Amino acid sequence: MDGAPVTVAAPKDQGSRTSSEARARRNTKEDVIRAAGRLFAQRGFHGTSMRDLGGELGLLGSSLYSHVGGKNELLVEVIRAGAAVFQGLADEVIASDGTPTAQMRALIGGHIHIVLEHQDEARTFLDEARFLPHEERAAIIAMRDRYEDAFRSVLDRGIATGEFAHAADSTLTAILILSVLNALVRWYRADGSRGPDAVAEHIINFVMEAIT
Amino acid sequence: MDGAPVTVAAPKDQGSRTSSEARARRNTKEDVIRAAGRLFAQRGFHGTSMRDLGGELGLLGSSLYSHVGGKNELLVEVIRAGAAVFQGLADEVIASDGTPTAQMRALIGGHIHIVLEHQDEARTFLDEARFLPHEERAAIIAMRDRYEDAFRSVLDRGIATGEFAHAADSTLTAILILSVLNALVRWYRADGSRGPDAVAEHIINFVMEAIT
DNA sequence: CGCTGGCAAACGAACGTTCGTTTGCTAAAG
DNA sequence: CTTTAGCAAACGAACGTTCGTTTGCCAGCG
Repeated sequence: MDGAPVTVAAPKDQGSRTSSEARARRNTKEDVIRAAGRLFAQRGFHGTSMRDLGGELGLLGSSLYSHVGGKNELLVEVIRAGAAVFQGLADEVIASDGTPTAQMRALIGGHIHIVLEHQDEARTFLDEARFLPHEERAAIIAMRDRYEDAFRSVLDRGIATGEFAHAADSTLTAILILSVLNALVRWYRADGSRGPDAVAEHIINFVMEAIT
Repeated sequence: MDGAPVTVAAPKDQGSRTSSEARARRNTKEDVIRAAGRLFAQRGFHGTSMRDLGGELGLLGSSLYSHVGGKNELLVEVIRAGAAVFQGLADEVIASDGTPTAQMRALIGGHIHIVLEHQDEARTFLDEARFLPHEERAAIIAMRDRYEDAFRSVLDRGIATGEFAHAADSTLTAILILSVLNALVRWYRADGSRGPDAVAEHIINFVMEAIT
């Protein structure tokens, strides 16, 4: 967890090519990590070679080692970035003081927004975390459990206030809710017939109907 | 798809070692495919080598070629077996003449049962199908769409009869339901605190509550 | 203004290993 | 005797990674 600077940040306006001239930009470490996220999400960690990744950036595979320590480090960085975004959402919502219903809507809507906005990191986080080196994997699993706890605690409070009725086992219910949300990364395509907002609304209705 | 004998069937009492003598059984093609399903589900297709797979059966990697044409063929066979089981369920339920509510319960319960009973094939089917050779992948995607259609048509009939209320976009709702069901393969562990029946009941309640 | 030194990015060749697969052979089973 | 299952060695290709070198950019200085 070492309070890393969250990596997300702003676009940083890197380069600012003043005039026309759209020449062959030099790549930054961020570029490499972003491309890695894209390929890991698409072909899987073991299905992506360093040469593949180099090709994606117009480089040789070996050139990547100017930016990054190795393939495993790339996986760690991509997944850490993804996990940080989700963690930020949970912290923010839990710190807020809405009703359980409002907080649950915020969690679900925020989660959907993240998944659609950071598809590659999210998918890598969800599908490839099992290939992390032992130590990092443990850290990521701990973060996931903590994130799940945010959903569970909101559910428990909503059951206490009577807002959520049929949620007997809140731990299991939290898992079911996250199942719906995380699957987005597998089927949602930006070019499909449904816009992000329509999808989000439908999902929120589905889940809220299930727990109230 | 080519009326394959569904592969599921009964244990078949293969071997029936008449007396004591529990010697080092020779392996059949079925054994190889089953072990491949286990490893593909655990470590992913690209994360599993033929030598890994041989080791799982007490063989050298090269010895597998006595049973099977190659690694890709193994993936195809495992996924085909998984797809066939799901297809069988859909056909059976659609052919039955229950109310939409009863059919939906049958679909959900059956799906859960399959996922828990054939975890390895199901997980390989869900996670590794994207690594199939082009032709086979198209066939599998077609089967998945057809399976999804079974859920959608039951939903539509239930909306028509008024049994299902809040399901406006049945295609999207079908995806959400399958999201919940398929995620099982990612989090359910047989040694966990919850038994299969308890989990199934909770999930059925969750989903039926969402759509009625 | 024109040098020049430093530095980061990328190259290209090579390393040792692992990959999927092929081949020829042997031993057991029917 | 024929078939089958498996071994053992080997294949070429691809893997992740290392290394010495080249390139392009810019700051500092005369």
